[in-house]
Amino acid sequence: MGEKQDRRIIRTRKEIKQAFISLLEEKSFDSLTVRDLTERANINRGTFYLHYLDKFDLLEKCEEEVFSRILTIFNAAAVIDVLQGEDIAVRLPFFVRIFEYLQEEAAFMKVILGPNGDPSFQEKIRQVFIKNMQDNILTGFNLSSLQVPIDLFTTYVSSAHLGVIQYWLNTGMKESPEEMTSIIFNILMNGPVKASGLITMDRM
Amino acid sequence: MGEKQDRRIIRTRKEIKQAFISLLEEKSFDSLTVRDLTERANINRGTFYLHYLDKFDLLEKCEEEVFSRILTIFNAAAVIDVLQGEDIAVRLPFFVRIFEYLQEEAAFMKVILGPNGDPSFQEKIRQVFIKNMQDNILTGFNLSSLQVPIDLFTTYVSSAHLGVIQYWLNTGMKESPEEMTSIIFNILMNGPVKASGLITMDRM
DNA sequence: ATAATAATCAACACGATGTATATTATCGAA
DNA sequence: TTCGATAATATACATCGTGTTGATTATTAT
Repeated sequence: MGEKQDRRIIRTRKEIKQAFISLLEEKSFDSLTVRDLTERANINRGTFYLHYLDKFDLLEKCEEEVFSRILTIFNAAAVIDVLQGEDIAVRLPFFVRIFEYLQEEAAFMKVILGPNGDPSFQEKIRQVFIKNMQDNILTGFNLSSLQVPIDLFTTYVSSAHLGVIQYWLNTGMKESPEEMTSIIFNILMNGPVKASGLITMDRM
Repeated sequence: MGEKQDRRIIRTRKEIKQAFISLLEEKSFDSLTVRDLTERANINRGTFYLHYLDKFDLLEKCEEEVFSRILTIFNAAAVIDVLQGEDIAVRLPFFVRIFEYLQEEAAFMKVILGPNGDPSFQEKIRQVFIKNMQDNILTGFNLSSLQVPIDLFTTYVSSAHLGVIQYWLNTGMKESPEEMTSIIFNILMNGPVKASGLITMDRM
């Protein structure tokens, strides 16, 4: 299941994934069958089982790919001093890169975060957002001044951000990754932050 | 499928619903079968089909019940002047009642909004929140001062609120409905509102 | 050109589905 | 309490999707 050198393997998996996305645009994951999948992909049903254990395995593999990419982006960001630079999009390069990646994988992200999507994946992504917030953003604030439980605050913000991402994907991604980053962090910095009683450490 | 006078019908449907919730706490909706359902409910498999077309129909009926109750609460609120009174929980009675109802239906709400839940239902609930915001809250503001697209603002807030509700359900509902209303609206009024450029019409 | 291997095809047992029929148990109302 | 109505049961059935197997064909990399 590891190597992908052979053209036939690459081609088959690509068509399976395309059929998968295409089907998820129409029906729920529960109600789609391996038969549906292979018919749309124009491959033999048996061929599917040469690549995946079942449809759940396919979903998992697709999600895993996205998940590890997002983790990589956030981890790369951790070594950067996020508070340097003037423009918010420059100061928060990982968020710009997240939006760029979402744009790249828009077809899959749209269905997996959509009404026929997977709520457990949604939750996993949210947890990554929360971790990133704690590691790369909240470090610049005095947490002792919080008037709201920290978990409730991170839940609020991460849910809001995920919702905005869904909105962005569903409205055709008209704003650029830089614009989205600015919008989100403008609301974050001037909004829930003050509301929750957070006080910036010093600068700005 | 309409009348429920007969005790046997009431009893059977109640046990099916209980088994449904109980199973959703363990496994995903996709992977549970009608057989699972009827075994746990201690009824004959055929009996299930006397009440529901299939497991999807069961899910739909359960969701419909919750949905109409929430709609009723918001609609009742529409006739009240939400800006009267001093305390935020008094000024926004419909949100308190929403939390009260969620508490009442906690078992089902927890699973249906959880990792094994239904994202399409989640989205429907969010749309109701948005509608309520537009009808009962944003009427008190000058929308022309918005610096962010109105849809993006309502998406942000409704997603955040739904996230907080999920958090509340999953942490054992320690805060009272009144406390939750205060927390949410404190963040809303002092947070995203200012951030988005909203200006209050006059008072406060 | 050739050896390796991916994809196809046909067939299989298995389990869940949805339906139908006859029978039993329980209900509400007189 | 009785009795007609009907909900629940037990059983059987055809259908469909699943996951696997073995033999065959087609495509690949070298």
